[in-house]
Amino acid sequence: MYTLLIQHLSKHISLTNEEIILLTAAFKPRRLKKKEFLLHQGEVSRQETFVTQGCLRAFSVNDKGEEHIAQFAVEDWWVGDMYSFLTGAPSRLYIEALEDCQLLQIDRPGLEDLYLRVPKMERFFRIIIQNAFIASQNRVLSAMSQTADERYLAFIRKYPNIEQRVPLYQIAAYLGITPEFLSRIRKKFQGK
Amino acid sequence: MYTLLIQHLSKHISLTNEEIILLTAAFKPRRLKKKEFLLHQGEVSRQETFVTQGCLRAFSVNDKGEEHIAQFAVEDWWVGDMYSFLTGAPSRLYIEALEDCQLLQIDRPGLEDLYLRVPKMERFFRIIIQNAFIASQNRVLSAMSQTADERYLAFIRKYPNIEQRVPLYQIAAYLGITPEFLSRIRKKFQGK
DNA sequence: CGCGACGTTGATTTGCCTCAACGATTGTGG
DNA sequence: CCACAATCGTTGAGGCAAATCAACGTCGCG
Repeated sequence: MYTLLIQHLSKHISLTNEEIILLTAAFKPRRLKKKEFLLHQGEVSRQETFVTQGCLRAFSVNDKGEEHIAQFAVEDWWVGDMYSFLTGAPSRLYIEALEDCQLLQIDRPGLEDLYLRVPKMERFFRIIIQNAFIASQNRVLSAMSQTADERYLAFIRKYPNIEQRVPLYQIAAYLGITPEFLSRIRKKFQGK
Repeated sequence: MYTLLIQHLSKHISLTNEEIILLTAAFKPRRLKKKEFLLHQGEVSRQETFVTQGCLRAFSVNDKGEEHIAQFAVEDWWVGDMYSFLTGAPSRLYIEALEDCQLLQIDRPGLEDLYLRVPKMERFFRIIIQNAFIASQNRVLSAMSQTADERYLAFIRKYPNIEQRVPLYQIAAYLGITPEFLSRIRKKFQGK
């Protein structure tokens, strides 16, 4: 249960056994069933969440009622509205389980306490925030300068196997195109 | 020269006179002439920059040779490749002056030193990073879910008066459309 | 079995691009 | 200070990428 998290952290920082014990105490396990919500738009996000099993989507609904998917999260990814978590502002995202999920969560006091006991975690979360920022910048560029075909191919490279787990119309909502059009693109590329 | 920076900081954190003195010592003034570059793609960004006068653009060039503008920066804004600055990775951006500029800059050692002497600056820069992240997320949504008309109207609300300072084709590169098409949009909305 | 959720396909429309030509400004060197 | 060249913005015609609307097929599931 915690081993995936420890492996994940170890990619960026090195941990002693003692620190691993502190870490496992700081993160609380949680289960979520398919179609349950981790967060609703307008709520304040009180936890950051690491996914150890399952798949979720973070999406917003604009004033025209259209859903746009900010992020898919599968095993070994983080999910949450970081801005809301850090500032206490109401979240602009919904986060919903697309499969039954196993999660590990830490809340704000838990994180502050962890920073005191394992200071290198500050470094880790700064890296996470930076990566989220970069990923977002890259998506701006890709949305502006690539065709739907190119974005689709980049998507299946970034999220391999996710096509088998997530319905097509959700992927379309991530790519910013209609399900019909994604269906045609997929047909064109089937068998690569 | 420094008063704009102090006013800017004071919006987020409160400063004593002593801290203001430390701050003005930490930031170094710099001038840049129109068409000069603050940063080239591939370089490591060694400074974060606050604009006290003038206007710049941060843009990237993709493999098709197209320019895309990540950000305009005018008085009272920050500009730089934060990712490169924080990680030491080569920058993916060019930053170029669109007018003669007056800037205030701080480098990495200067910032670390400032954090020690004025710890509340940590809080300030965390807020700046978060805001940059949020702005980027909003641009993803707007690029995916809005028409060019809507993005144009949102743009002139976000950057009032900038139309008088920046050529149309640069604004088109920011919005992700062709100059010709922006010209038609503008015609449609002239006189609001 | 029958219903709802999901994916596909066709016909049509529209938002935006491309290419090309032409004014209006700006600026620069002689 | 003028002449000429860049630079920039506008306009028109035509084309393509992607949306829309509508119909139908298929599967999983209560």
